[in-house]
Amino acid sequence: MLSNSSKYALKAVLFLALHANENNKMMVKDISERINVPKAYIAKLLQELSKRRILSSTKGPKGGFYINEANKNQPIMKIIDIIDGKKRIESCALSLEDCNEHIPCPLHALINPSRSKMIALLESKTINDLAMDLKLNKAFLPV
Amino acid sequence: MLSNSSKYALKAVLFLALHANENNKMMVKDISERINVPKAYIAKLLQELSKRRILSSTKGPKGGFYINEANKNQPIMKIIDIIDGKKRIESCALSLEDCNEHIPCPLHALINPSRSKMIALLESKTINDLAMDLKLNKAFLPV
DNA sequence: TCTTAAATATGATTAATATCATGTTTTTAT
DNA sequence: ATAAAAACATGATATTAATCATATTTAAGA
Ligand code: FES
Ligand code: FES
Repeated sequence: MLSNSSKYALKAVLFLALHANENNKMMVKDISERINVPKAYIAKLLQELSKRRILSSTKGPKGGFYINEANKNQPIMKIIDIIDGKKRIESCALSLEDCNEHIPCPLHALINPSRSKMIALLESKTINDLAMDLKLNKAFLPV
Repeated sequence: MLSNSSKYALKAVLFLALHANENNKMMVKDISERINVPKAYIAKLLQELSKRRILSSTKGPKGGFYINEANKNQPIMKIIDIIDGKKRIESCALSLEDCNEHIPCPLHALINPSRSKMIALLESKTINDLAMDLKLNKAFLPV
């Protein structure tokens, strides 16, 4: 469903939501070690996410990545969209040009209701929502 | 969600369910043209599906692919499993080793109910079920 | 039995993702 | 001012998935 890049991005963002903030920035090296994603790989993703305002960063000594309140209130879907594009999730399961009730492919009736529900949740739940689940031990990040 | 190969396989199987049978076999060339998938590519997939008894085939002149009643009563999921492996659909969205309620990743609560529903449908609906939808113009195959 | 038409088996190539590497810019602290 | 520490920008390499090619086997029909 999600690319590796999206999974890594999500892990990094949620990790930062829990463990970093404006006065406690984290360097790529530490993030990489804690979420177990190759340094150079996650670095590239973090830069993209920073540019797109999913998270914040500052350069130079004492610099690093963090996530502020504004960042936290963004929907999970936005991260997926930036990295994979919404199409990856929303497009027709059999690659019909466009997916709708009017000219549905044979899988549409089977998957669309579930998929719509899933998309609605990814669009309504925010980074903060999921970070809370982690904090309350209702969910756990992959090592 | 599905690989290109799975999509092509599904298209081919459903196409055969509608347009071929034991006395009216279809050659790779015609299938390829009608479902708009490269000949050499769909040939390889058809061979695999034939070996795994999703469809039937005979060699030589007057030979070709077709699909009989036994073939038709198999669940859609079996095709996906043969081509992609169930893991592609069932595994954790964030790549946790195993996906369950006990140690869920942060996305589990958002996606698992929908995904379970979808999987149940893919496992209960048969090739014949979807072929019927096509026959009744309730669904349409991508060109 | 011989020729021909089909699937089958196997492998090669190409394209897309994932991963890695490195020089440039910015900021802090001396 | 200068040196060092960090992100940033850009591009290179490696791995996997998608696509293509071809020699072999089987069955029909002359
Ligand atoms: S038309 Fe194929 S999934 Fe909607
Ligand atoms: S644990 Fe991640 S989707 Fe179930």
